[in-house]
Amino acid sequence: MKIVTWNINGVKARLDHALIYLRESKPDVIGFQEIKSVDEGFPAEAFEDLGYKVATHGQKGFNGVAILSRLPMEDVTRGLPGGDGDEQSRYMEATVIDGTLAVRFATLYLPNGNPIGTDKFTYKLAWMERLTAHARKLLATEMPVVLAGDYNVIPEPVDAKRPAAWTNDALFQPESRAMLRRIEALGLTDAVRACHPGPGVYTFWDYQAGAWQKDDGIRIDHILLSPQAADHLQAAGVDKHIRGWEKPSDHAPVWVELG
DNA sequence: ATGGTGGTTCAACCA
Repeated sequence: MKIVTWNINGVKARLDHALIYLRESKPDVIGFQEIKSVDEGFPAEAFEDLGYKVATHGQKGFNGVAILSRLPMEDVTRGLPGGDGDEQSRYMEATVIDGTLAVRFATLYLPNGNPIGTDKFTYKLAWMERLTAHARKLLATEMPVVLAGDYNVIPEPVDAKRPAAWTNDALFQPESRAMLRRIEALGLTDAVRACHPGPGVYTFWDYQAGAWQKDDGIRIDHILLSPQAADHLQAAGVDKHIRGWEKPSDHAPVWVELG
């Protein structure tokens, strides 16, 4: 089972890229973040024509996530539990089934949190607290769980070309990093890190200041696997070349193969 | 220290 996560930064602006990518990469399941569309505006038919079932959790203008699957997809749930009054569409789950392998798949768009010292950073940490609690519940089911998305957290200095440049950024704050470590310590495996222990693996390059041309990237899109999912880990990586296309998303797709 | 770019929606917000 090939699973992809991709922050496409606007599904309407990126529809051509998304369709080309799906044709070339042929994932069984893909989770999008930042679709920046309401459910009714999501171009589901274009994806259905490629054989995908489509489930969305949209929002006007900002945020928004979606799951596409060419495998049977069941039990779709929308929203991260514990968010009374949280209007932001950043999380959804579905069970995808490939023969005897049934995976609980989540696509998530963790709050950016900038600037630090504001309610945005507080919201980020609170959201991570909710994710921790929910991940604990998912792990207790002992089924294969895949938590994939834009975490907006740089885990370690090795995950940035210029770590010092991110010192005052919400993506690299000690609190953000500690919270991510706490989530992983529940028993989750960072699939890309497990397959690529060395430096230079990035998933995001800013549009500004020629970041892409300088390979001035950061690794903030992650696929975390429960022990039962990690048992099936075959390979993982970043489809970096998509970031080099014309008018790209600032994020590249990240994939994992479970066998 | 600032501004550099891009998407969505419509002057401003988010990243």
